Amino acid sequence: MVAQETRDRVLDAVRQTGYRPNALARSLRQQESRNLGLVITDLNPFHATLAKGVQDAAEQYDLNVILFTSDESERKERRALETLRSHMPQGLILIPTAHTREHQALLQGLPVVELDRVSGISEAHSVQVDNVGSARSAVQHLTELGHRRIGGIFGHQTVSTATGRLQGYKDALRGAAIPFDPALVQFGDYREASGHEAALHLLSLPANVRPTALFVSSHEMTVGAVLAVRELGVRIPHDVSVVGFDDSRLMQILEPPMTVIAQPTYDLGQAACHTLVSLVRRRAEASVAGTATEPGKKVLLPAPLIVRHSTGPPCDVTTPPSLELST
Amino acid sequence: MVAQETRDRVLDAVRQTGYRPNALARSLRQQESRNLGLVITDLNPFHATLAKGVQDAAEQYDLNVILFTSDESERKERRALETLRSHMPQGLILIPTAHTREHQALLQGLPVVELDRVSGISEAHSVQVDNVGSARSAVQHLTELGHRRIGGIFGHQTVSTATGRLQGYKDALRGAAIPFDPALVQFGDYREASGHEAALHLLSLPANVRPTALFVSSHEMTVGAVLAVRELGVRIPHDVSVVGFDDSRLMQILEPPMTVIAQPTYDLGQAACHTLVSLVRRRAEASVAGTATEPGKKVLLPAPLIVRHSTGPPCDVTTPPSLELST
DNA sequence: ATGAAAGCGCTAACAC
DNA sequence: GTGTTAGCGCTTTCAT
Repeated sequence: MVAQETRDRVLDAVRQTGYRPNALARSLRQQESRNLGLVITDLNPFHATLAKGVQDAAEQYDLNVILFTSDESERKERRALETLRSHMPQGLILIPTAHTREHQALLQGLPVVELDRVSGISEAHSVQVDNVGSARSAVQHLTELGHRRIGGIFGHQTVSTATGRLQGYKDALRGAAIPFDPALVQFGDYREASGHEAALHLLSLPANVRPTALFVSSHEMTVGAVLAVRELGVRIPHDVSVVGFDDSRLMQILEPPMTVIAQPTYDLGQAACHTLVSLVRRRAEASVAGTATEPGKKVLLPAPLIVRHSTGPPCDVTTPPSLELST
Repeated sequence: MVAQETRDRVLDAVRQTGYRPNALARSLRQQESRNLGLVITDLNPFHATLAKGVQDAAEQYDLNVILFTSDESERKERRALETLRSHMPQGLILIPTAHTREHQALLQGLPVVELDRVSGISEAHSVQVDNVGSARSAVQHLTELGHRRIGGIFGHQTVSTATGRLQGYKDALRGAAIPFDPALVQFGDYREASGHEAALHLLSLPANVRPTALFVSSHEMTVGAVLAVRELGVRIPHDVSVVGFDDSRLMQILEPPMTVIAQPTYDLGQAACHTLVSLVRRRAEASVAGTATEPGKKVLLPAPLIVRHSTGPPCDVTTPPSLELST
């Protein structure tokens, strides 16, 4: 609602002086920025894909992403949250760590969506993969092939993804009437070396208790496990079947191509952003209408099983692995 | 310089009110934030590693990184630069695109370090890999094995890394007195599909001109090329030697393990950050001393050749590949 | 050693 | 329609 002439005069001045609006001053005045905070635990291919999902979605809402990495460290997470707060973001997307609950105060009043994992703060909104269900379907795939001694390699049980995947493993065993055997379960730190070590241990058990199949619940541990299998001269899937976690070019190219649980990583990031935005919006409305805060919304994305050639019937039940499903 | 009593009184108040300094207001007042802008062209494992290097270094200087992705798009790059400017960063680390030169005005007066590539703005500071030298050593490795028909798969020559690597390829040929043959050179977009296609083309040439070795100048194109080789039923290194680009778990695990040029990706990111900070500091001093602006500083990091098992003597020269170097 | 005031660049509210 | 003003939270300067 400005006269054409004034409009042109202003636009001219803008061009001549090279005027650029200052986002900081704007945010300060409005008490709210066009930023959104994203705190991830590391910057590896998985997290990069998550971040890309978040960024691409954020762009649609004209939001900038301020990225921090906590490296699972309490100090770094605290610093990240403090810094973020002081930048007045609209909200926060956070991969929680073991320390997040101590930092709850830093999140007070800020819309937060927990991504990939869950901190245990019950009101928190979250977007994650169906860890229980996906692990269950992985292990069920193995029981259906006839495996009864199935080794499981999981993350430390301080992280919700790790407890969920262990739960799914147990569920599947129960479903197949196979007793849970703690000797077949190993815990690592989601990194390659620990998967390597765990697989080495499991495959070195005496022949009568040695697992005929392995479910490895993280991408990097899967790589480690496959390398361990190779070192031992054991053949996949003839001597041992392996279901890995997280799909990638590497999993597809391995010899043999791996059967995996494929996380919808990019979608996870996008969903987190969409969830956050709708949360922010509902909040804005609620503050007008004066509605009470609703409980945390939990989004669960399925992670399908992709059957390739690293799984087959156990070799003591014989039937050579001739009729496998192809990709 | 405050009385102890006042100090305590203030600190108490801080605790009770839950006071948090506002970075925005501070930046506005000081006309400078503790932020640094990082604009990358994509968010894949390579760029994630770059970003991690930048972040880790930035942390030492107590700087936050604001990350943007340009996706090589002129619109997105412009938006990223505009947004960044309005956040008053101390400086900018930028992977330039074909459009960066058009956006030079947006960079006016801001310390900028170009990362990985170079835009051609001569005064710009830059941190990159020694593309010419590394490609030269890759191809020289092949000529020394006895190859004379060496296929080259490069990126489009609009990007400095691509021109540099082609240059190195030519240099190495000249050094071995092998004439440059345009028919042996293919150009892709650094992505897997284009590497696949290029390799398919080169390996389908008539036997008398078909290359006995391939130098593939990007990581993803290398994957594509290896897949193409497999599809054709050609054996590496017996029928064709391949030197790939960028090391990774995938390159190490491929059958056979790949000979590659290993970019010091993380270091590249770190170096960019260090360069930027020293640039900012020298600038601050110069503004006091009134010194003239110095020319752009170019940092060149070496990318060593790692010889594994994907390269050997050409098979028409015979001598079976028995005496290879191991990792 | 402490308090007071001005102003960074912006927007919301109000008067003209 | 257009011009003016106050104030977001901080730092710097100046006065006490």
